[in-house]
Amino acid sequence: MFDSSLKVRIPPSPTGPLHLGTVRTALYNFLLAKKHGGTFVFRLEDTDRERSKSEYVSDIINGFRWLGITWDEGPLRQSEHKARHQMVVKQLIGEGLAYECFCTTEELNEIRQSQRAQNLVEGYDNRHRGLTEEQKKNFREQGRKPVIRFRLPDNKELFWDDLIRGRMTVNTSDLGGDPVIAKDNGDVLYNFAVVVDDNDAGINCVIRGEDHLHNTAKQIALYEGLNWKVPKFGHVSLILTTNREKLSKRKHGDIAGITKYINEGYLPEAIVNYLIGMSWTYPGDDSKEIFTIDEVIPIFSLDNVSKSSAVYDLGKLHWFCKEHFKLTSSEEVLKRAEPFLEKENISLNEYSIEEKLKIISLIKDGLITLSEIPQQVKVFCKIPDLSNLEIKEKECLDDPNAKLILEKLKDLLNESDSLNEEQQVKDLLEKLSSETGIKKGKKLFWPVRVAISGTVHGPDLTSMLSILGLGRVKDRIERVNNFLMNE
RNA sequence: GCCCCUAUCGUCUAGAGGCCUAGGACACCAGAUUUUCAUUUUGGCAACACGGGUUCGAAUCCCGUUAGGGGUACCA
Repeated sequence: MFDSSLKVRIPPSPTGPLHLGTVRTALYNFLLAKKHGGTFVFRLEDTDRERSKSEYVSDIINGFRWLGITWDEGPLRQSEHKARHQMVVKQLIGEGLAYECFCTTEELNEIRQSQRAQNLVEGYDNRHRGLTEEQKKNFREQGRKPVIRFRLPDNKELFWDDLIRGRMTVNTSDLGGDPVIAKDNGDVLYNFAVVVDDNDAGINCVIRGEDHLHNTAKQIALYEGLNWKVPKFGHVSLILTTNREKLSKRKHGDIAGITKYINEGYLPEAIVNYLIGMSWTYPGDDSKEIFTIDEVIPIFSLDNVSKSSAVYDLGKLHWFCKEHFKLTSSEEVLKRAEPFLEKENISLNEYSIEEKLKIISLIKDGLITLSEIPQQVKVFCKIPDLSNLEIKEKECLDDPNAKLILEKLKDLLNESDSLNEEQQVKDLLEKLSSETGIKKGKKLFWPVRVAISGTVHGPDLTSMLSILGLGRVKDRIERVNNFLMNE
């Protein structure tokens, strides 16, 4: 179906931050291009001068970069093709395929209202299609400035074989009248600009969201009018929220944009995995769920992209996050955690690199985001604040046995000369159990845990103590004993 | 209103007429492991929207209904 002449594109408009839906569409385009050795073009759809902002441009570029989505051409800017757009508009007018329309907003509204009242398709009634020079002159004298409309063929079935949904048909009469291609100030509009730009860039395959289904019909009419080769089209379903609406920044806030995920330290691999797998299924009987983008490239196909919309499930994304943390080496996690540790003012620099990696491997497997790491490794470099414990932890230390356990532990520590080996820690805890007469279990270990870390939750106690080492453990136990004595 | 798209567990999906007493994953529930949380592990709950056809046979094909979504701009 495709070969290396395949040329696809992603054209986000910088009127908002990078959206998850755009990312998924970009991913499918990227995958398709890579699979067939084709070309992936990145273009900024910045024709709307008022809404386009440079901060969004960098947000989009940074987002793609973070996700590992790269392009072969671009970024192209639609706004830079202005002269070309004007040329094509002129050509269309010259050929009688486009014309000036002088309708005011009020007139347009009236048309729509009456159409609606008659249960007709709402839109423009093409009333200025055949304006005489005289009429145009009159409108101009009234101070009206015309928009340019594209003359749609009357009552024509437009069709295409959608790469994802099969044969599609839309009648031109359901398109809401001749579409405006240039505003009264001369700026061209999306449906027109996109056709010119895609054509000029040699785009031969357009994969985009299903919210473009009607635009595709209009664009095909334009391609045909201009006598240009119509690209192949494929329409991906939309991403919905739990209440089954199109996921949008406006309504659903941060979760729709990529920034939140960057800032919170999500692994881009997990986001990519989730988004690809959201409406594409790994072929074969193994029903593989966890994969990398590189693994997907050779086997990607639009054939197993789902036609129905999918609900965005943060819980499932989190599962992907955990799985990808398991796949990521401790070295890599440590490297990526650096900025997050710095931000929380947590430093593990008192530890050797081996010890640091051991710390990471201890906490790595349950992780969802990098931003959870500071909290989890805090125990290794910060002495717990005993005067500010949670209720459960406080009760734990107030237990009469706690005093006994911690006193005994202090004695045993004084007799030890090292805790660096896990076996030494095990022996120590064994002794603590036999000498206090308290069985190994919560009763015995929770007070120790709270004394060391200030919380009953955390990494494996044996590993934790061996990494902390004799000096730190001794110091902390002593502090607790003093604290309990003064209470 | 009109046009278009979609329809399998709560969610993401497998399923292209008999392999389906419908498979997997997330979530949830219960058990085991672990000194805690997490991890790991065993098991459980749970779906073909409805109604008509076609067929020996339908989750799968056709029609209708219903439901959900999208579009309907001098936004993209």
